[in-house]
Amino acid sequence: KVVIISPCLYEGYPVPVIPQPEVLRSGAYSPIAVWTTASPFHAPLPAGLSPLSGYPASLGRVSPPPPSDTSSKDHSGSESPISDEEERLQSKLSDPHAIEAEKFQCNLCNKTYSTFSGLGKHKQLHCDAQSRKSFSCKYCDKEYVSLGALKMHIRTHTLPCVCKICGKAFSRPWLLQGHIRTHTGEKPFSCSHCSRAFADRSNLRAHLQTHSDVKKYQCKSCSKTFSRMSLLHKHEESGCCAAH
DNA sequence: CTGGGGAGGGGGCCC
DNA sequence: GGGGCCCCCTCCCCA
Repeated sequence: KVVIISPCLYEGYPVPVIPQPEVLRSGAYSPIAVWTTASPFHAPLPAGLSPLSGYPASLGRVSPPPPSDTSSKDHSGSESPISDEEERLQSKLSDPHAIEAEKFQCNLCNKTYSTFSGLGKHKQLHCDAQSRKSFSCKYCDKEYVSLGALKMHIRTHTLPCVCKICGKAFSRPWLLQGHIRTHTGEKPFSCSHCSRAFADRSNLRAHLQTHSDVKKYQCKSCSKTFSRMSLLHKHEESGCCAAH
């Protein structure tokens, strides 16, 4: 029996711990200064909240570098056969018609978008940020060009979505929803090949790989293939590639 | 050591 | 501009 509990029923949801509107009023402050302790506009943290201590190590961690000189997201460039999903991704990236349909191009990185707003958001979040970062997180050293992007990032520190069952906190409502399924046992994502079901779509996707004859991730040294990149990494770290 | 499930995070896109 | 959703990814744990 599955009981679906809306996260909105939780008292502590969501309670964003972000500066008050007057602190964020545009034009009245230096964006960087807002997030520095030296700022006269600095919003004091709630009692008991100490962002610089007591956080899990994962919160402040810097994303680890890619395991190799190839980007972690650019693992499709192998000679291995391409799955349906991968093919869809490939076509998305390389279909000349798709590119042709995207008329708005970033003048900084040449990435193209089908809508002007899409290009605008890209520039706001990324390319402009490379040259004109303004909003610094006071909890870590990350910088963002827009207040919206910074606010989204701050949630990973403040963790405003709290599970009332166990008290665990999350940065976004949908993460809390997924967590609540671990309490309710709800598993809405079913495998079409077997009877298994999963609470998380990503885990179903990983499971589907186990049904596939074609493993997406191949060891460059021994050509052995794996269903997950993490398994390939473990394989490489265990010594297969030690010779090179 | 390997394979797979569970849980969770970050960023992008769409509405 | 913000929320919801999606995709990709990582880490941990266990058989």
